[in-house]
Amino acid sequence: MAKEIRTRYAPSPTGYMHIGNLRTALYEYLIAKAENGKFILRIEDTDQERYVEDAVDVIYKTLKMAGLEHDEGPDIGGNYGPYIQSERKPLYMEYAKKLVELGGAYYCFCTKERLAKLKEEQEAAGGVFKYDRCCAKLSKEEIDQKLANNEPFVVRQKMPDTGTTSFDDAVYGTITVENSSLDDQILLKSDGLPTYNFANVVDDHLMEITHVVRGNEYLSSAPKYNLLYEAFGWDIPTYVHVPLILKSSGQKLSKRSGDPSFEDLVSMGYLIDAIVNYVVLLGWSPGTNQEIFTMDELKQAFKIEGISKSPAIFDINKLNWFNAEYIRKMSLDEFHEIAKPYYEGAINNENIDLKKVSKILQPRTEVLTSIPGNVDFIDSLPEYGKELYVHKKMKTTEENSLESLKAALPVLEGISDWNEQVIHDVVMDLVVKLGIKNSQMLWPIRTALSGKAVSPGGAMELADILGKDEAIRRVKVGIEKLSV
RNA sequence: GGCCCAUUGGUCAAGCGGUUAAGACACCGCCCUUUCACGGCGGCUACAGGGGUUCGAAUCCCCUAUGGGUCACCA
Repeated sequence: MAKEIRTRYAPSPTGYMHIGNLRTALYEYLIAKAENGKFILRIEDTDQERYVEDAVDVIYKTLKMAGLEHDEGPDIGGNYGPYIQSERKPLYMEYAKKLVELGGAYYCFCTKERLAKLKEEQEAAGGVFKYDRCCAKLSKEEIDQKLANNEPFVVRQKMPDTGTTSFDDAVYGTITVENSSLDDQILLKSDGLPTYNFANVVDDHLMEITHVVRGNEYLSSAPKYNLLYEAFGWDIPTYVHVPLILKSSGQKLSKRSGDPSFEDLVSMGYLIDAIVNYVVLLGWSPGTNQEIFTMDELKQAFKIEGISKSPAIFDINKLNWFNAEYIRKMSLDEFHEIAKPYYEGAINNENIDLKKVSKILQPRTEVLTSIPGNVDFIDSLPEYGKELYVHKKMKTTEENSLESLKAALPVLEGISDWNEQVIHDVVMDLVVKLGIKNSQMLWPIRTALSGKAVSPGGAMELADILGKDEAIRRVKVGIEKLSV
């Protein structure tokens, strides 16, 4: 039997979830779930300076919102805990020491000042910083002496001087680098906490992670990981590097430059399912023409081979389309539920049947936040000019619009059972009687009722929603305007 | 700058040596229609450039260009 697939989402607690993070988590989740494997949450909080209070809760919340429920994690436990790196501190020290014994690393007592000076010198000479291995030359006695004196130290990875290192990536293939280009990077910081590079390797191994999914920005540091795994004699997981998500200018998406996070998109009126569906397709293709996927369908369809190598640009237009698709797929009741909050403050008239409003809005709504602006005319008739009545294609002029409204007024007033069907029948009868085009009657009424050039729904629908008294009042307003 | 990666229409993308180079979004037009939407039909644009390899290259190799990533006691 094949080994159980275990993937992990390992965010650092910065307080929000980027779109890229969301996608990484999604891919990790899908890779695991496609094979009935486990999806693990691990918090990478080794950078104490960056730590943001409550950020961990945000992670739990967003993961849950997105439907990516983890099987193991700080909040729910598991057999491979603790799942918060700061709580694993002793472990890293232990493995760092072990690595030193194995010859894959060494203690370094260089001060930050010395390093800064070294860096300055090297850069002045036109090069890039590379540790000069000063401490690699220390004798066993010197090291023991310094350790005994409690001198602060870091542990650095010992890179081979010559040759090359290769690693295999599930999407990028085999990648080879010159060992001489590798720096003796720090694995354990002087505060005793590991760097990302070290913590990852140790934790992924200890937690028996089988597939490491991460952004393409780590591609060039992957060889260092392999060297670490090899030094420990551990099995190397499958690497899955995913292409970056960029904004339309071609830059990396970032919170700092105002690009929306997952939660921002939700508050901007996008549905979670639509966001997830859109994001999964940024950098991955099922190989078929299917675009709308449920999470279950994704679990079936997702294949690592479908992941693209080139970066994808986040296109809000396409997200809008997905959102509209998801809205249209809903039942009227479902749509009404999510639309309700957007009516608050926008429609204060309690006589309005909001369900009817939802009905005309559902096929026309792309983003929920556009709702208030589309229903603003319901509470109060906007100020408008009579030129709105003139519409070439509808064959309406100010004159015939006035006639239509005048003719419609008594007919509408005569309706006792005010509902869409009756209004429709009565008005259409009138149209036939007058021998004019439908549009010559309906356009003026719609205009009078909405006071806008564009409205959701037409004359009958609006008349029904507004109610008899208000509809008639607005028709009268129209007549007055056109009579001037 | 060194190293690594990428490059099919405005965007997402299929394509794995022989295709009229899919599909979707956006855009444009037409139809439906009481506006706008929805829906239907159609159009528009693409293999970065140059060399090879091959009977044949979007597909394989090399070079160039462009874009991106990475070079921290950040992740």
